[in-house]
Amino acid sequence: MKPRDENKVNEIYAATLQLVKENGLSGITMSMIARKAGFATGTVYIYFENKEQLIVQLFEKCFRNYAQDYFAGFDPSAPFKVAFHTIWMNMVKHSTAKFNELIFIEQCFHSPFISEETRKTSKEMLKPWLDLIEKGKNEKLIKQLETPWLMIYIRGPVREMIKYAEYNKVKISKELIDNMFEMCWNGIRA
Amino acid sequence: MKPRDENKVNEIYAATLQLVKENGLSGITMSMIARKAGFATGTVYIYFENKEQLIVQLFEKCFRNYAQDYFAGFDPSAPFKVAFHTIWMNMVKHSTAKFNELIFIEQCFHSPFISEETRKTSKEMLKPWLDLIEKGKNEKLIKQLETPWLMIYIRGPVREMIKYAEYNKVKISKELIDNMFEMCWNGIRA
Amino acid sequence: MKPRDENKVNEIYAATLQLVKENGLSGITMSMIARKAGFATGTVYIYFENKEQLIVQLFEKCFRNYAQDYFAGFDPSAPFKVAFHTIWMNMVKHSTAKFNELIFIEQCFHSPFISEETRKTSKEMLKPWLDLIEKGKNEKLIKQLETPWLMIYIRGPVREMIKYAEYNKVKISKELIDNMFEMCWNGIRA
Amino acid sequence: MKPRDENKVNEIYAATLQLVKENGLSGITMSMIARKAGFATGTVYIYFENKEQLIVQLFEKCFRNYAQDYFAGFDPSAPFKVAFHTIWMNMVKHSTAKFNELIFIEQCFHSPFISEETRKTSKEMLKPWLDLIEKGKNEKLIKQLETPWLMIYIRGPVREMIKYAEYNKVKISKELIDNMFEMCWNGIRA
DNA sequence: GATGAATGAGCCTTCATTCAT
DNA sequence: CATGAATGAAGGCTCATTCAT
Repeated sequence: MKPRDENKVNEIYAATLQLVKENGLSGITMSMIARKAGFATGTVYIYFENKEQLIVQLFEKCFRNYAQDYFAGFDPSAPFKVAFHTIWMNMVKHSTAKFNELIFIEQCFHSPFISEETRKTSKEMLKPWLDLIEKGKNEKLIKQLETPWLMIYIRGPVREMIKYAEYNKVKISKELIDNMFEMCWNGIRA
Repeated sequence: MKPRDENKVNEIYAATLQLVKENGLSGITMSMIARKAGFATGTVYIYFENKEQLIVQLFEKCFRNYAQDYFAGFDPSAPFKVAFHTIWMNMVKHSTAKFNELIFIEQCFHSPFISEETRKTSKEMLKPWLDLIEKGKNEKLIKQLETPWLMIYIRGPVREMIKYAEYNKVKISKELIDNMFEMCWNGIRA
Repeated sequence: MKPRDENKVNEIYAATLQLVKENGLSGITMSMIARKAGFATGTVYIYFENKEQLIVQLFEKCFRNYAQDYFAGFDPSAPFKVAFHTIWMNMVKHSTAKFNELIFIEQCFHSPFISEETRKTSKEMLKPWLDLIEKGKNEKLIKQLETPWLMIYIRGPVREMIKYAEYNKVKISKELIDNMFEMCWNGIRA
Repeated sequence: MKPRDENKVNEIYAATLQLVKENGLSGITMSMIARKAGFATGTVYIYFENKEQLIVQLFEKCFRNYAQDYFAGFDPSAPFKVAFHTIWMNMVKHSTAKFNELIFIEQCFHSPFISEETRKTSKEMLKPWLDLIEKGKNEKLIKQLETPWLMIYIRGPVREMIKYAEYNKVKISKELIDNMFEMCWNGIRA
């Protein structure tokens, strides 16, 4: 007997992400996904109940990756700027390495697939990042602004930088990253 | 496909934008658009050749609005920071007032509807903004970074701020805007 | 504007009945139905929400026809044997004229389409027939057996006769009908 | 397709009959059959070439059972009424004990699975029953009607009685059977 | 022009059948 | 043999588009 090849799930995910980046959520079909992943349409239905489930589960996986990557090597007890730098760099790395996922998540947020609830629980995964910002505020190292606005202020430039680089096929240099980090820091510092 | 009754065209546009915000590009149909706009499916085809044309033309219109709004009251000969502030405020106003269009443009960028060419010509509309940044660099008022990165650095936080406010149904206070502007400025100042 | 052609519903019904007689419920597809009725597949979906609804609604219509035809010209106050003969003849006429419907109903009874409830309410339509039998029992004209068994005893031969005639392409003569009626009557008479 | 393990074949048959009774021919799939029979889908294909063969062979088996059961203990040389009673009782017993098969045969008659030929050869198995009726006619004990109509007249009430009992979960009493037999006899007697 | 019924290509999904294990 | 994952043709259904009114 041929056992259920759990690797196929990942191949389906990869195909989906690639296609969504290229064509948007509105431009993909189950047969496109199957073809890109290298098997028959019906096979996808062995691993996913239907298209919606595939999208939802991939969304959740992407969001988990996202939260996880953000906090790689993150030490909440480190000095604020060090910890902040760690997460900022993780953002850049994650967004670059998993650009497909970034785009996929963005497209999903305006789709009929993702429920309000999924959206909310997803955001809760970023709690440590929120906590860190609050710590920075408490230590008077950064502006006394409501935390979400500070988080947003950071995410915005990073996300746009990666998008620009991807769309225009530009490399992001070490120098640019340093510059960008400095700009972000100058923006929020007290 | 006779865009005579400019009024009807706008109703179709409005319905489309609303629906895309709610359901994403993947969640809209021509009949949904027609129903929301208040007439029969066939009527849409009097004003637009097909779905793609509707999307493309709306995209172009949105981008024109975008560029236009950015430069409302903009005086290139004004002192840099004044001009910069004008445009920054225009970004905020435009994104807030026409949030639907922001989302629509974003969704279109990853859709089969918008050609590479359309994307590029669209961006050219923002030339004055680019020129302004370069002027700021020449005057040594802001960082000597390649212009696109500076533009991006500004757009990012603004866009994210508006999205956050919309999704979380939060009002953006005058004070927040001032704070955000200051942060953006601190980020890019020389 | 082309108004919804309610006649199409009947054409769809007719096509379905014909196809079910020929191939059974398991042998029909929506496109077969559409083709036989003479229009495109999608058209069927203008008149029926889905396949199940089509089947269910046709079932209900057939059962209404059935009940109605049974009681054509039926006078409950007529002498028992006269009234009994009226209904018996109606059974024969209905089953012959609407053989398709007879088969369709039979197939539906063992299908996933018809709910237990529909089955039950359908049967209630035959109340007058039940009442008549009871009247006959009260008047001691027929056997003192529980009513359902008497009803069944009558329906059985009629149904089988019609089926046999249809399947073997045999005409049912006036004489045969008289003979059959007499046999049925002799069976139940007191 | 090696009907070696006759036991497994019977389990497949039993599962199929049960499912067809519950869902009709249109409501069964090969995997449903396999699951109900307690093994994997592929296993069914070891014993049957394909779905059609499974249905056809089961049909033939059911029809053989049917004919066989009808003539259990039947002595053609016995007095007519005795022999007639034997077969009539066999009908009742068979239909009750193998109600699944009755329904299955009925559904098959209107399916794409059973060929015209299979239908005909099946009927020939009932020859002794036909002969008996003719004997009764020759002996002037029953009505001088064409034999098929007499056969039908008998089968009809029996079949309907069993169906009614099954669908309404009613027990058939010894008394009812006697009554029914008497009615059938009174119907056909000369 | 406006309407919405009609069309049929194409998408999602199922399921009979095959095949690697 | 037995298994159930894999296959892909075919069915149910949708929806962009057309067309009769």
